[in-house]
Amino acid sequence: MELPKYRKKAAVTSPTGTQAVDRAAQLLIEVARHRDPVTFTELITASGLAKSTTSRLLAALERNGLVRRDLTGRFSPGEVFVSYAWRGGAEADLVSVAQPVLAALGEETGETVNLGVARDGGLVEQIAQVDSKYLIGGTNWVGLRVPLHCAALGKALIAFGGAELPGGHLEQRTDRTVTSRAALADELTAVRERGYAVTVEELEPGLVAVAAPVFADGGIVIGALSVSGPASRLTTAVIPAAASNCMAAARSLSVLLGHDQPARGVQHAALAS
Amino acid sequence: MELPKYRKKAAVTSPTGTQAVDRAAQLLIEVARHRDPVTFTELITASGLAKSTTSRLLAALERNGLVRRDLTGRFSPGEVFVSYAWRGGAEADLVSVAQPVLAALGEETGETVNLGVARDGGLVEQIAQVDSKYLIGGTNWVGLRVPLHCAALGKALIAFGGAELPGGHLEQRTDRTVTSRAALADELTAVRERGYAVTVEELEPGLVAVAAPVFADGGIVIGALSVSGPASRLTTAVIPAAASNCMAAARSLSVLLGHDQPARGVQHAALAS
DNA sequence: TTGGTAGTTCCATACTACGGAACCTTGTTC
DNA sequence: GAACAAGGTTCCGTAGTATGGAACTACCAA
Repeated sequence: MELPKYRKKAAVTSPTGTQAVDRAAQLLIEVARHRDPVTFTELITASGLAKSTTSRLLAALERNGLVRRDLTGRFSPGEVFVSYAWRGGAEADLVSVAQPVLAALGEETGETVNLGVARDGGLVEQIAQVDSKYLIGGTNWVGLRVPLHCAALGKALIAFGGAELPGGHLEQRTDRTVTSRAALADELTAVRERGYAVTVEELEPGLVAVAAPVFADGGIVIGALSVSGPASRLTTAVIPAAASNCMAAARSLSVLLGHDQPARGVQHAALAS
Repeated sequence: MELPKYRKKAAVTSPTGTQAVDRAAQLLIEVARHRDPVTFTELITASGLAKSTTSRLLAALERNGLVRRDLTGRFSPGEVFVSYAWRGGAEADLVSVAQPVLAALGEETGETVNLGVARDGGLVEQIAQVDSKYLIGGTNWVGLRVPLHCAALGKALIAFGGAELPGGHLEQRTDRTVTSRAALADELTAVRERGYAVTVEELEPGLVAVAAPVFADGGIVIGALSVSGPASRLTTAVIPAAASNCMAAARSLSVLLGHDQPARGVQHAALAS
C-alpha cells in the first residue's frame, strides 16, 4: 500500500494561485489578532497546517519583520506593526476604511453622519463626516471636540468602555444637559441595553443625535458612529429608525475591522467541518 | 530561437522555500512603510516583480485584509493594521522590541536606562527600564510622568519633533531647571547638533541624565532612550561616553523599527546591484 | 536513562506560483 | 468619437518552489 505524498484535500483550496501567501497571511492575522503572544502549537492548530509548513512560513514572516518571537518562542506582531502603530497613520486609515460605511448611513438617513473617537480630557473628537442632504443640517464638525457626557458619540463610547468619564464638574451645556452622575449612570445602562445612545438638545438647543459603538478585533471599542439632525426632523417617532440604521452601520464597520468575523480568509474554514 | 518561459535570475533567490511569502511580505512592508497610499506601479518598480505576479500577490493580501485599495486603486495598510493600532497593543510590543536594546545599554553603562514616550499635557512617561548595577541608582520609574522641559527624555523628544512644549508656565523643579523659553530653545538647538540631550540636576537635585531620540519608519520620533545616574558618577567627564552609548542604542532600536534600513528582506536587494 | 514535548531540517514529489501575452478598462488626445 | 496610452487583470503551459512526512535536534521532567 502506498501512502500519498500529498494529502488530497476534500475542499478546493484557493484556486487563485496564492496558497502559500494565503496561509502565511492567516498565520499573521492570527498573531496580530491576539492580545497576548501566541505559541507555535496554537498556530498549528489554528491553521491546520503541517508543522514543517508552519515553521517555514513563520520563519519567513519573522525574517521580514512581520512577526517577532520572544524568549519563550511565542509570537507577537513584529516591528512593521509596531512602527506603523506609532506612526499614527492608523487614524487616517480608519477614516478611509470607514468612509463607505458613513456614506451609506448618510444615504439611508439623509442626516449628518459622524465618526468620533475618544480624546484625552473627557472629550470626543469627530474625525470623519458625511453631510446632511437637507439644507438645514450640521456644519462641518471634523476636528471638533466636545465633552463626552453631553454628546451621543460620547455616551456611546463611555457606555461600552471606549472612554472614561473624567472626574470633576460635568459642564451644563444646555438646560437639558445631564450633569448628575447618577442620572448619567442610569442612562448609560439604558444605552447598553438598547445598543445606542441618544442626546436630545443636551449639547446645543435644537440638536438631536443618536450614536452606536464601533468595535475592533477583540471587542475593544475604538470609536462611535452618530446620526445628527435638528429636533424638528429627528423626532421621538423617527429616532428608533435612525438608531437602527446607525447600529447596523456601526456593526458593518466593526466587521470590517475584524470584530467577530468568523473566518477572514479563504481556505481552512472548510477543513474545520 | 526560443524564449525562456522563466527568466533565469542572476542572484539566488531565497533558498528557504518561501519565495512567494517573502515577495508578498516585501510588498506589504512597502505599503505599511509609506505614509501615503502607494500605487500599483510603484509597487512593481519597488519589488521588481512581474505585473501579473504583483497583481496576484496584492489580491491575496487584500483578500486577507492586510492591505486595502482606495477608489483610485492605491494601496494602504488594511484592517488588520488599523485594528492592531487602535487596540493599543503597540506599546507593549514596543517595550518588548526595545528590551534587548535597553539591556545592552544598561550592561555598557551600568546606569539606569529608560525608554520614554510623549504623553498629552507636555509630559514624558517612562515605559520601560533597566536598573542600575550600582547600589545607588534610579528607583522604578516605569509609569512615571515628568514635564518635558526638565527631563533629558523630554528634551530629546522636543528637539527632534517627537513632542511639543506646551504653552504656559514652565515649572521650576530645581534651582537649575531651565524655565526660560529662549534658553530652552538654544539648548534644543544644541541637542539637535550633538544628537543627544543632557539634564544636570534640572529635574531633581543630584540626578543627571542623557537621552537620544528613537525613530520609526519615515523618520518620525516615537520615543527616546535615556541613561540616568547620580551626579557623583555621571560627571561632565563621563557624560560624552554615556551619551555616545545612548545614541548608539537609540540608533539600533530605530533600525529595528525600520528606520533607514536599506533592505529589510532577503531577496531583491541583490537585483539592485 | 528514558520518555515526552517543541520545533527545525531534509528530501523526493507534484502542485502551485511563475511570467509572457492577450485582454480589459479607463482616461486622454486629436 | 476614434485612436491611443496607461494601468491593471486574466489566461495558460511550464518549471521550479512549496509541500508534508520522517528524521533529527534540543530541552525538560521524572
